[in-house]
Amino acid sequence: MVEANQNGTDRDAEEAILEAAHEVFVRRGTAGARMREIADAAGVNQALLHYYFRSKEGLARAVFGRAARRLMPAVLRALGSDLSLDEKVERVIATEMEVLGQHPYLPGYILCELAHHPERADQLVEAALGEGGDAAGQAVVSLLGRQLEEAREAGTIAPIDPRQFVVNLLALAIFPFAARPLLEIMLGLDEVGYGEFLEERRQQLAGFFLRGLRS
Amino acid sequence: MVEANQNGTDRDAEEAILEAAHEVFVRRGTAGARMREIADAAGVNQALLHYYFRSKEGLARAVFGRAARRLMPAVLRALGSDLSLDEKVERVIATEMEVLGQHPYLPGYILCELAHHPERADQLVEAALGEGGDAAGQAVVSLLGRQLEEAREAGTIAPIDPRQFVVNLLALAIFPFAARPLLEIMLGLDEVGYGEFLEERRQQLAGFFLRGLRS
DNA sequence: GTCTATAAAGCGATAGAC
DNA sequence: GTCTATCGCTTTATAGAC
Repeated sequence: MVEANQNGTDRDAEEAILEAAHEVFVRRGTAGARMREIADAAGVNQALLHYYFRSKEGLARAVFGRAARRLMPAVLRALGSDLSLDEKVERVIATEMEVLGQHPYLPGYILCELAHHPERADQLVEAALGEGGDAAGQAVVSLLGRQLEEAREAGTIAPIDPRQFVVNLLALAIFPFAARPLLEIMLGLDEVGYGEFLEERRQQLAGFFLRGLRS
Repeated sequence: MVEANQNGTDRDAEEAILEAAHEVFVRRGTAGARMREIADAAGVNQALLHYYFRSKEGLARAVFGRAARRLMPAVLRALGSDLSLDEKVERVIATEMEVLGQHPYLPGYILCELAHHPERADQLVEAALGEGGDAAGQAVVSLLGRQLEEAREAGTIAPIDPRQFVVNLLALAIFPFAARPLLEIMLGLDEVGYGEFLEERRQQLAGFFLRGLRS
């Protein structure tokens, strides 16, 4: 069953609810979100939310899983690919910047949700394992460990723990999005200025990171 | 008026409420926290929370301001000090790691709170301005800009925007705490293992960052 | 599948005694 | 300052018509 929404596109109610719920959960936080507001945003009745997702918790799980599948696989695939180290760094940063440019509030949402609901951890793992079927976090770490060890033996980089490598890379790419409200204040930037800041960053970040690796 | 709490120490009720509220707000998120749970944790009646802070919003503001004053001034003072670049980097990282080691959940709390309540921004600025009376974010950025320009002219570092410098530094130091739940899963670490990971990081981070600056 | 109407519980907040 | 008791509203969730 479909309905026409305000964009003139047709989509079924379940998907409309998921989109609306995502928007409201991100803006208010899961605990602060109201089923009523979600129903209004989706253009359906409140009872329909329970028909499809049974409870607020069920809806929250569905939205979180959707967000995790949108963020995790792309990064893990880039990290686990068979590119050279330099290419991999550039690829991961480019991928992150592209995904996060389209969904800038995703990291903040996932971090907040995970902080207050540690039980969502399994959904993250699930999202990471799906898609290509390979590439969990630890597999990626051991692959990277071999790559970093080879490069170190070749004398092109300083020794580094692959886990530190991953966290450095994710930190530099994700933090500017997760901490955007804080950083806008500290740097005295408005929305436009911060956009320019991110664009400058996109061009310079790989260089900074690769220099950090050198011996 | 004082009361004996379970530690045998005396403290007045207002401070007991603040501590309990902080603990509950951090664990549940502000919207998810219940006044009842805070009162119980503080060992006082629910009505007393309203006597001292008038409303849940008032209590939330008080707790946020307290957290901001605990996190911001130390970092800004280190960033704005008159140390050399290398010393400054080491100092900021050491300061961050020390403060965050004692309050590991502070970054996550402040980021979540700020994401859902942009109006708290003023309190952050206030917290940053207080203490020594100097050193707001933008003042620090322009000071750093001069330092980085000098170093670049001396040929010791590559050119870099001071704002990128600050965000890189904060990202590398803060992200491992703010994203701890996510990273524990990705790296397959438990609480102890992550503690060791952070200790390793404390020793290596300044080196990585300083290499990234080099030309 | 989608709606209206309403139940049942929980919430922040206040009144008033001590 | 601190308590007990309770108000009034909001919230999630369900029942039942269509």
